Amino acid sequence: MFAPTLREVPADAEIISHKLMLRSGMIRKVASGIYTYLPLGWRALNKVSNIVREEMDESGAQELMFPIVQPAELWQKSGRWDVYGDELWRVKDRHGRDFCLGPTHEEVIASLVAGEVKSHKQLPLMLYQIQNKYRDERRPRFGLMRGREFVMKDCYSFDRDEQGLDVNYHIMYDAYTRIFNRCGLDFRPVEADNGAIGGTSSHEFMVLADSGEAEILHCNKCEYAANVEIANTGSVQQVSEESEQEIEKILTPDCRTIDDVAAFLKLDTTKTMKALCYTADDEVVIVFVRGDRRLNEIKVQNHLGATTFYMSTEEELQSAGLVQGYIGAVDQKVKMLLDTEVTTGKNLCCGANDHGYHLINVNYKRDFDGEIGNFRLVEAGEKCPHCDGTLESARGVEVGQVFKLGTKYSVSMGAYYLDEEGKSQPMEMGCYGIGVGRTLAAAIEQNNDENGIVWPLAIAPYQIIIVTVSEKSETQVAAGEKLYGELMAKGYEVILDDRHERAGVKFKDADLIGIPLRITIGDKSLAKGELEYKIRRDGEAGVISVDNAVSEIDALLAKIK
RNA sequence: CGGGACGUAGCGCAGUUUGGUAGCGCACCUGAUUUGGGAUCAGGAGGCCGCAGGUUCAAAUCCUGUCGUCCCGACCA
Repeated sequence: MFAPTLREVPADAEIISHKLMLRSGMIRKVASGIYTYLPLGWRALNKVSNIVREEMDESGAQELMFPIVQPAELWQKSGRWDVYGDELWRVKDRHGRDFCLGPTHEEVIASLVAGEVKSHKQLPLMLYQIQNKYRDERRPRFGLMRGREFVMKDCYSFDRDEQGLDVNYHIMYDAYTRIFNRCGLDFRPVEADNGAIGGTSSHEFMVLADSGEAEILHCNKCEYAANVEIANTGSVQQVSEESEQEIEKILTPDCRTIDDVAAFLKLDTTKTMKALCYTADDEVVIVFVRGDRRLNEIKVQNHLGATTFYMSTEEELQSAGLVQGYIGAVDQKVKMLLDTEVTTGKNLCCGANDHGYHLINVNYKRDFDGEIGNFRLVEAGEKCPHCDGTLESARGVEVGQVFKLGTKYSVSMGAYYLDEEGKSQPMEMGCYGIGVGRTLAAAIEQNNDENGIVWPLAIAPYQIIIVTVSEKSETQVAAGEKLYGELMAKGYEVILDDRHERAGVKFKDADLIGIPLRITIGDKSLAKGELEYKIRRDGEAGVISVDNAVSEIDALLAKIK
């Protein structure tokens, strides 16, 4: 067996799942964000894949396999060749023709279905694959959590109408719930942004873990949970009853930040407005949020419907006539977006559009106007948008996401069908992804102790490990091989640790690689006709009889489940 | 991409300040003694000190460049 375990942790691993996968000999790094799965890792990965496969098949989806290498034409047709950015891993063939390594497969599948499906009688249709994806991440991180090459299950649904899409969306939502339950994960579906993939509705499945890259807000009373990127609040902003004061221009030297300004003017930061400038599809816009709040870029981008979106450069600010650090809302010629809170507050402070000066007692409508919206990040402690509960914050690993795509790709790729009246209609698409390797890593994040991995039985690379205390004992060796054969014949996945190592080494490795049930064969108990067992998760230990070993192991495994 | 750090044996590290021809622990090989939670002793093998230039009698060490890796941020369907 090729399972090179490590006593020490490689220096470049930061989070527990990455450390344990390296130490247990599951993975090795080949390049940043690119990993080899060794036999133990590959087995565990396939356990997850097979659970996913079973639930997809059960849901009526059919498995197929798309190529990794995709021609640029497909991506040009959908428009994403130019939009996707540097993350799209572009390659050229020997003739100089453009291709990419698939980061996702909407184009390929929509193109396939466009060519093959012509009638409403062929719908609905759900197709999926489990395959490598490529995204040239700026910063790969945390082992399998964010790689540049990773295994993903992606499923796509095609329906005649929104009602059909809705049905399949819920079928997939339920399948995902079963999948992550079967993998033994503590997870939560949350409302999510649709991002650049487009579409109308989306949920992410988040495995709760401190190492998670995503922040979610969830209600302490009801089921509401959302990615902070799109989270809303029920906290109502009453228009302040304060009477409007006369506007004043004040010299504020060396006040570069909101805190500087607030301190200098002896104002609360809630009485200030901050201006953040973005370039959206080549137009500079200013977004104002209350000084103490954080801007939510995704909400702004979605509001604008912008394809390209980034914080404006200094040159762009200058050519738009904006004075960095002193941008104000009064007499502003550049397009302004106003977060609700800057329209409900009274007598606020903002920049004076003049270097070194701020305005105080600025008021919405009287002094400035603009497009109003919800542009800030909601924070923990605010009210739930659905009930009177309070939002709490948690971190999560996004292991899956379900999207309603609508007709975006069917239209661009030409996936139309003829309805009963012979009328051409674009198909309603949904797409449903699961990061298989990430799910595995997330499972380790949630299932480990100081000795190593503690696999949930369903995704353990092996269910049982048999350890002989001494390979010099012929009776132990014989008993071990006999039990191994019997368990294998029953269909169990078993390791027989017959290395000529001391018992301590074998026990440590068994714990490290996290096998749920350990059977120890030693002379003392063997003489009494007994084998010892130990359950990895809770450490429960005891003996079973040699004669009834297999049936007693059956019972133990049933209990571990 | 901005900021920070690091590349010396399979892994973890020291050595770089002050240039003198590479070391420790674990792992690996041989032997002996051991053998129920990562044994002990003895003997060994293993290094283009990331790479390329430069300075110097002499470079792991100084200089320049370059590649790679990690962390924070930004970014991310």
